[in-house]
Amino acid sequence: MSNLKYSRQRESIKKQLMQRNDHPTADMIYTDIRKEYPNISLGTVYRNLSLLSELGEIKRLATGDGPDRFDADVSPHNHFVCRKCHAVLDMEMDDISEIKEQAERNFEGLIESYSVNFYGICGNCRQKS
Amino acid sequence: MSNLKYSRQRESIKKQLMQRNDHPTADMIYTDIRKEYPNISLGTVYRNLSLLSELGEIKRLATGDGPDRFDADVSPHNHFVCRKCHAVLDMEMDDISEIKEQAERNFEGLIESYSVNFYGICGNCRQKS
DNA sequence: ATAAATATAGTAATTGTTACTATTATTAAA
DNA sequence: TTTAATAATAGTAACAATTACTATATTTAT
Repeated sequence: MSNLKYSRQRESIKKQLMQRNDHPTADMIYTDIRKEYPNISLGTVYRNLSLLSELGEIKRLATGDGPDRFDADVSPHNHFVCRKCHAVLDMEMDDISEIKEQAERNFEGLIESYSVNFYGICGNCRQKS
Repeated sequence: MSNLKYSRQRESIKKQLMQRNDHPTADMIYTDIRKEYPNISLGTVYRNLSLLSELGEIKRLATGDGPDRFDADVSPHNHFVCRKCHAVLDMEMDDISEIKEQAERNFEGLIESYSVNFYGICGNCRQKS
């Protein structure tokens, strides 16, 4: 029994997140979604983003560079954060999940997940300089 | 020419950080350092932690679980974050720096650094439950 | 339709952090 | 060893990201 009720705001938040690949912040989503729902509250955006990520329908990304980002792609992949334009990009690379097994070898705790972030200057910013 | 002047507060912050291995937050350092410098300001702690990490003398850790942590061990290693007690632990594992080369292969930007965090339940919390 | 429960908008509060400012400490040079 | 220049400090205010509160509105099972 999931005491969860439908809301068009939540649906719209998830839909928008699925349509973009720039890993937006809560505020970016808020700004954009106001075109469809001019009265939506920023709190509603935050609440639903938290809810959706607890449900596993989206991923929350802590980049260490500004506010949290969100990603509708929940398949395992890694990110790059540009310290110049603060863009968050998907990294194209092979599976590295063996680092988890590596880590588990000498560890008495339970590893549930891991995150890998790369930092530097993105291709765009690199050209401009 | 480094327009940088000595300060006993900064020295004490670094010294304390070197003595502990719990990757404290700015506030944890502030609380503890007030025993030696009762008038030190939280802003001074934040300012010096930022300065020291810009100088590369310490590392700032963004765990995605509460406030930033700091680490006097600047050698390459990875961390575990317990979602129960919020402890941040050093992971004992072999060098995984080849994930950086992996990432560079299909990437036109410049990768300067990366961070790997593992999440779950630490050994202590695991026992208790 | 009704009732129970969840979600919302709007706002206030909280947390982590940075900015400001007048005073103090450090440092290099006279 | 004073002086003068500059950086650092304490204390406080401001800020940004996020969460909590509350009265109203929506959803949903009956």
